[in-house]
Amino acid sequence: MLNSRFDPTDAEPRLYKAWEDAGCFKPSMDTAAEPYCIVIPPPNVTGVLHMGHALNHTLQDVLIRFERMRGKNVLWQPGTDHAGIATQMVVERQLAEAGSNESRASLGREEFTKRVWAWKEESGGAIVGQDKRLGISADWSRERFTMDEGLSEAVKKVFVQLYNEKLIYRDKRLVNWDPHFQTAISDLEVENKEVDGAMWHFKYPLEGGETYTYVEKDEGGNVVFEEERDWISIATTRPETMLGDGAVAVHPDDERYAPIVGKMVRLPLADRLIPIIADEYPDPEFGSGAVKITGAHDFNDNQVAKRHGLPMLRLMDERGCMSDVDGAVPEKYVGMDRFAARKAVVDDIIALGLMVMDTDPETGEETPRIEDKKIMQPFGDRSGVVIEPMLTDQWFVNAEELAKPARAAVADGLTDFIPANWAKTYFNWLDNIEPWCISRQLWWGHRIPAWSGPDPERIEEFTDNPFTGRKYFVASSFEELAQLAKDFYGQNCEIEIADEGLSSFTRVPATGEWKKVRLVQEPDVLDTWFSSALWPFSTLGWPEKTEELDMFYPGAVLVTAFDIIFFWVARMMMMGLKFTGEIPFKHVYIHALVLDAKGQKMSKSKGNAMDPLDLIDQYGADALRFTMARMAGMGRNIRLSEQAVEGNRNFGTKLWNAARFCQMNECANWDGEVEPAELKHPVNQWIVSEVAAAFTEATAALEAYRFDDAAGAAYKFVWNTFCDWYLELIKPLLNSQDDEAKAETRRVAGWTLDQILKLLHPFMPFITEELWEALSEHGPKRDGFLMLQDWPDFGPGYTAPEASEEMDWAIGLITEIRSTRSDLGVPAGAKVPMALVDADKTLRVRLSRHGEVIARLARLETARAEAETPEGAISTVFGDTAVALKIADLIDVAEAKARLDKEIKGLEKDITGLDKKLGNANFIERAPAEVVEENRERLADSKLRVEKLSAARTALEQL
RNA sequence: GGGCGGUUAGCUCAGCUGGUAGAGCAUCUCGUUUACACCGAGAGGGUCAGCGGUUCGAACCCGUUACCGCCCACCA
Repeated sequence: MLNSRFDPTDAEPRLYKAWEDAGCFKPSMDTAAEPYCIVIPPPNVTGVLHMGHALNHTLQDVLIRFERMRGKNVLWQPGTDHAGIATQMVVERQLAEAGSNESRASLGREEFTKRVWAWKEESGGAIVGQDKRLGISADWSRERFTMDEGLSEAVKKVFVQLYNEKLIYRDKRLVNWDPHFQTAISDLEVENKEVDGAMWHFKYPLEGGETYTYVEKDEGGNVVFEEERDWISIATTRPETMLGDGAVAVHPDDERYAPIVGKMVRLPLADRLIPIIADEYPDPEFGSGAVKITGAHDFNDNQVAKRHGLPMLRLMDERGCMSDVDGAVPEKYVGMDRFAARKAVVDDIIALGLMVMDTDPETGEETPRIEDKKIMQPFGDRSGVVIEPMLTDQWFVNAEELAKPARAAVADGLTDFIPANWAKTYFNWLDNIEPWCISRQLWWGHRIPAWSGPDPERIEEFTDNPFTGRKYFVASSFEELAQLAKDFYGQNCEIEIADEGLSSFTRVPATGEWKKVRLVQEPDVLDTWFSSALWPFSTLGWPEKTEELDMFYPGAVLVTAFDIIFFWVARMMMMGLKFTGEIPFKHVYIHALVLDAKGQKMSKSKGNAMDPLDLIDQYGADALRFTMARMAGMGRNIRLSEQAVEGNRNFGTKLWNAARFCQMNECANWDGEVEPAELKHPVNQWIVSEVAAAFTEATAALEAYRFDDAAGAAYKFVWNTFCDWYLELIKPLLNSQDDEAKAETRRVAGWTLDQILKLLHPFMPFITEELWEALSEHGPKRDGFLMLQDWPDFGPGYTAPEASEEMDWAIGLITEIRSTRSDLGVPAGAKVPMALVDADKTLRVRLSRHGEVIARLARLETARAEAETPEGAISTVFGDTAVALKIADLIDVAEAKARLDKEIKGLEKDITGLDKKLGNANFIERAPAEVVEENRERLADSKLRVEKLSAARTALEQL
């Protein structure tokens, strides 16, 4: 016999192990079955399971378990992502905390990378174990890691091909530089935040002491200010960048500066001459209308600098400290941190008297013009430091080219976003796509398969500077690389391949013959998203032509949150189409974000993060999963509260006890089919048709990714229909002396419970599996795990309209009597006589059939049909029948009257409204006939009810 | 600035094709009747953000205003 409650802490690990040991998570590989594949968005190997994962993984598991039960050949491909920066950061932090004087720098690349691998083997992928606690049924035997051997091969192969097609190239461009991690990061990893800042106004003196008349006019063209100036005012929020200015730009229509466009100014501190240029970029209304142009440290300025061919002078090193790499930074600032340099530059400008000064109109006191201002500043989303736009050499993917088919695939409906709105976001990004910077100056990741040697065309540059004049060889293996190099330098040239250091060469000057060349591999690694972009096919064995690739690609659906549409979805589309010629998945289901109960994003720093593992400990995985599914409506975010999880745990307990009731009553599972037509008892016919309806609804909802509707339908069926009504309605049958009735009911109840377990299984795998097994004890031997049973497909034969009508009537009558009793204050324990008055033959038959259960559930002494309202009875109305209850001596008659009056009043209001509606010729004429008819019936009903209620009211008067 | 979404019961939200406004939680009343108090029965609670329009009929469609979110791009 079952205990009174389900114990998840005992059952969950036991069941999970049993499933895994039995290989339940593996695809059937049945070639006759339709393949169904989902690749998991690989969590970071450093990750711990948070609520976002819990939702994401639950929804995928619901789909996976559902489709597996539907007989498809199901693969859920799991794995983790190497997460370049995040992982490197974890290991660096550990080194720092260990206090052993070891650091990334002291260890060197090779040793450091070894340590990261060691960390990965030991503590990485903790999330996998946590996922198992959630009950997810991914095929762990196929678990992959973005840096494992096969995936690394795929990465190299893709890189080489794109390079050879010139879709990957090297370029010197402005990138977002993270001075903390000392690497380039992508636009998407930058978060713009508003912070307190200031705007300084500097005077740049005109060269040669030239002057001009600076005139400001109001809208009417009247002069409001006029001054002779030998300087131009510029405003900046980042004074330190002035050292790299290449020009001052003004708008071509700005009359104030028209006289000096084309003249030169002498850049203070740097002591260089720079021109005043006209460009559309400056906004005359903002600041002074004149903008300093720092091509190497600002994205907008960079555009201007490119248009005008201005020099772009880099001012900082990789740490964000001032540096004279391009010879622009005066010695006194070299080595200063950029923020220290900012202060120094401002101080020096003030000292030079080159601040624009404001004069206090009253005291005449002069102060430098420094405005406090909210400014938008870019921050690295991992490091949290201010990002520096920096001009560096990087590797780029021509994303624009790859985006075209990716865009078309969605536009043409090969891949659908669900909800469809997200396609707009996707298009919008692809339509404005920038070159994708894929190189990262990190050590943890896929090292770029490019080696450089001397370029004969630029051999001077090469020997002068190890960072320029290089010829790149891109290859996916050493053999291939050596061959490429020999093809280039000559077959007799000795090729040496080095991991780091400097490349070098030996060449016979007279003949130009290369004797020996040392090629050095690029130090950079690839953006983590480069390997993630290949995930849908690399995990299936690509570039090998594997059976799995053939079978499971393209995947059925990608399930993810909207925040990685750009990072990941778009890039998988690009790479999938490019390398397989097919879309990577047919649907992209975008689910909500999980927020706290107040609707705020959960975060550790806010302290409002809920830990899914805590919730699982306390309420069980099923409760958490069911909560997630029930709340996963489209479009909206999910506000998760512990209370909600508790409520769903209670639902599990309810189910458990319903099963216990079945067990007590020997309602064995029944391994046969059931159809309503074969059954004798309306209540059994009815529940079978209700089961079919619940499955039909849940199936349709799951097919449409409406998890909330599917879970809601199951919840409602189980709690309201099965527990609240069916189990109560069959109690008399189970206790009856009629063996045939008892047997049928036991079987139908057992069968229904089995169907419930299947229906709930995708959402609540543990409790359902546990019950499935427990119930086997008394019934026929179960054939394997519940999770591998067939999801039933009920055809139209499962409806039982007559039985449904009959049961609806009985349920309605019970409800009506209960409501009346409660309203009138009849003591709950009192058993009262009830009579249906004027009942027609159908109702009398129904009453005789269900009288016992009606009496039981409505606490009646007797339930009869009578010709007239018995003496001393108080009537209510159900349908068009008066229901007489002998309760006059138990209640306050005045209250009973009031109740009737209220109901009559309500009905009369309805009648007035309906009369008016039906009296409207337009309505009769234009509304569909069935709507008109419906309204007529409603009117007739209401009138009849008023009549009956009024009669009851009159009878009351006479008491 | 561009885009997307939201505003419905005290709270969180459903409401699909326009046809009598719903659920869960919370609240109140009653109740231990042999599955379940993590329970059961019953009840109260709404100007569907405002305004205008289309329509026989609008929570739903259109326009507009207000407020609240989020995303993208941003003024040096």
